[in-house]
Amino acid sequence: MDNRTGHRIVPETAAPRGDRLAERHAAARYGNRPTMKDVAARAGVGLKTVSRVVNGEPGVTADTERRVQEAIEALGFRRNDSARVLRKGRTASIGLVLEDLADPFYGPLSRAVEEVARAHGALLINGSSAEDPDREQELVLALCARRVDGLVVIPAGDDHRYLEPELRAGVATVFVDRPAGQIDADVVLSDNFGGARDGVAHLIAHGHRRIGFIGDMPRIHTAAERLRGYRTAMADAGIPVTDSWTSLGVTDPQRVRRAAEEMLSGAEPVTAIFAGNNRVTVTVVRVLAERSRPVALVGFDDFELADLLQPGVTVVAQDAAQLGRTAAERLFSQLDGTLLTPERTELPTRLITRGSGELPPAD
Amino acid sequence: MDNRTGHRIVPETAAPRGDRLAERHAAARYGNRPTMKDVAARAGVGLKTVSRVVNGEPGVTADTERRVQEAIEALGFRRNDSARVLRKGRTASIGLVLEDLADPFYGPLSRAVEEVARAHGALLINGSSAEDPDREQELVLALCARRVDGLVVIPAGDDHRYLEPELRAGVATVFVDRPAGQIDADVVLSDNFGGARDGVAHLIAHGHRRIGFIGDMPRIHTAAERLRGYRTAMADAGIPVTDSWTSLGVTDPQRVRRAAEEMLSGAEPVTAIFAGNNRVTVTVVRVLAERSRPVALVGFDDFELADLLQPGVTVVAQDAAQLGRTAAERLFSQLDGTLLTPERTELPTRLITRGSGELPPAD
DNA sequence: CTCGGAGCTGACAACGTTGTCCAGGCTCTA
DNA sequence: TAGAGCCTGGACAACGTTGTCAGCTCCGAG
Repeated sequence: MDNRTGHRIVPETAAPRGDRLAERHAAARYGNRPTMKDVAARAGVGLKTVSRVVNGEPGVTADTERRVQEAIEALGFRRNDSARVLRKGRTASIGLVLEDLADPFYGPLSRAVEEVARAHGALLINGSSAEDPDREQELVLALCARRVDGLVVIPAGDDHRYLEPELRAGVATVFVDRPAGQIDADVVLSDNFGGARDGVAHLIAHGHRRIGFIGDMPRIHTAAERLRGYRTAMADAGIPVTDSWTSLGVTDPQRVRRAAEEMLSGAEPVTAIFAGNNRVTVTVVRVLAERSRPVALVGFDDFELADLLQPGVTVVAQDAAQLGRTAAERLFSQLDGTLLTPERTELPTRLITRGSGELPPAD
Repeated sequence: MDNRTGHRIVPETAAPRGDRLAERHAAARYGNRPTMKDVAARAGVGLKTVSRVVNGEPGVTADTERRVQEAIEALGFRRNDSARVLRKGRTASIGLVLEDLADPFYGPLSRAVEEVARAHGALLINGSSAEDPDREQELVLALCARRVDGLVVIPAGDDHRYLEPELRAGVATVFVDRPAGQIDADVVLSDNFGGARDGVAHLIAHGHRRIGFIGDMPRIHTAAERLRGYRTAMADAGIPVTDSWTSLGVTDPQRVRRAAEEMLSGAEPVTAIFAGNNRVTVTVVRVLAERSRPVALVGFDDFELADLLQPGVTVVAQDAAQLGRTAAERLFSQLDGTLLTPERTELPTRLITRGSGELPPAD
């Protein structure tokens, strides 16, 4: 008996019973937020009138409005958006799932998405997948459970069929940086292939023939595309590629370092390195800084201070902010109903020469 | 008559009526998500049984559970968390308001907060204030309207009395990096004063007496504290400070550049500069790189590649991730009820010597 | 003086979920 | 075999808001 009604009478009686305590606490802390009903009572008006004032709807006398405002002020009322969402269907929030906020590449991207969201009156809910497909799915579904109006996803996995019910239900979705797997969805990418190809061609144009490539796992779309760009540039120049010149799936600094050192020594040492992403580039810069023989370097992704190093680091730059902005704008186009069929948008990259990519081969 | 049921039958009839159209649109897109009722109907069970299965509550036969799971699968049902929140009171989400996600200092901080939130099963909703107090307030209140369980705020403004109703209602709140204004709240800071004092003392120990300071507006707490550290170190060493050696409120690269150039020329040029934050430091590095006469430099905040520059940049480092982690943990302590009185936590800074701060004065 | 209309206001249902409580069927024991 | 007790399932209210609709008052025109 006591057990059955325990939950209800808890706020009054002070009988902490095991894990009910936390709950009791919550009730005590959250239960007492004023609602529109409270405001209405205090202002001596109807519930709906409060709603009208809060939402700036017309049809309220100046005097009534003032009374309501005063009650709101006095009680510290804030509209409960959960209830509002439940009623209206729209949440005015969008979800962003990215790989790692601590990566400097994603800061500006995230910021750009937020700016666009803000311009459309939406809040941003975000999370990091840490490059783990399961975690990505967990996050995305959690966001869907919140009924976000739309999703911007930098995918970690390569199978997104779990999103089918959401797409059918009309959740706007845009993938960024990497394409969606197994489903037809909007996607905004950089021209990874073209950028890498041009970067490698740049090295070839400066006389290099033995060029190394250090990149991420080819299961990551961007990494695969950049590798393809490297191979294409080499093939276009008629240069056969030796296996020992390419190192894939290498991410942590230790292994990048070893990979770089290996291709710089041996029988046929490379005279130039193409680095597949900013983290690799930075590590390679460190390795090269320790060596006396100059080695040319072009990196994919720009990074701060690249120009201040000696020599400045030549990079294939992609515009992270523009990626984010484009994706977010497509998202809101979907929500407006403007955009109906999924499209693939590819943004150009830009080669920025700063010195390291223009070093001649030191044979 | 038609009017009454109009909202309901909208998906079928195609009778757009003025601004109903948008609503109709929304209804068409969002209205048709399956609910527990739908699942129950399909599985041939009661509504509450579905709820039980979805929430893993006991008291459901294996067979019934299977039938429900199949229905969920078939319909692509996802629980609507808005309704859940409305019912339960807790949202399992926390808000993070920071200054600018594109600033590399905030990436790791944000990431750390997210990790802690995740460990507690909470989602993170975030937004940038862009250093604008009004925008900060707007964001914070929007988050409160979503009924976030707690708030981590990097304040832009210096008056947070608008949060009083929320605090009273039990919204857990922690301020990071800068203290709250006009209210008594938890706050996690770096030892800005001590760090700056030690950094300047380091320069003095290496023989400098004419030391410049370039920092942000003193209305920003961190900037004021760092300035105080600079002044204290100078005073402790018995060095009178000339006005022209300190430049405040300077943020954009152009003006930092001019400020640096001014203190480096003139009758009493400085032989060393203390830079008040990472953005200033980077700009000063650029200015110094153009000069032949070596000038010592210590910067507040570490940044990537500081060690690779020539010379390496000596910095007073604060641990952004640790700030975020500490703040988030305090937040959840508040939510657990473990933590009851607001406290001020100050994290130590660390001087990292890399060369630029050990240059002797070139008189 | 009455009637119609316009402008305000409030009662009520509904949004999708969860907590409470009750009913019915089962097992187990005396 | 009857009764007690347990297990499973469902009906119902409530969370706080908004859309709908009806009622009220007040004004001016007829």
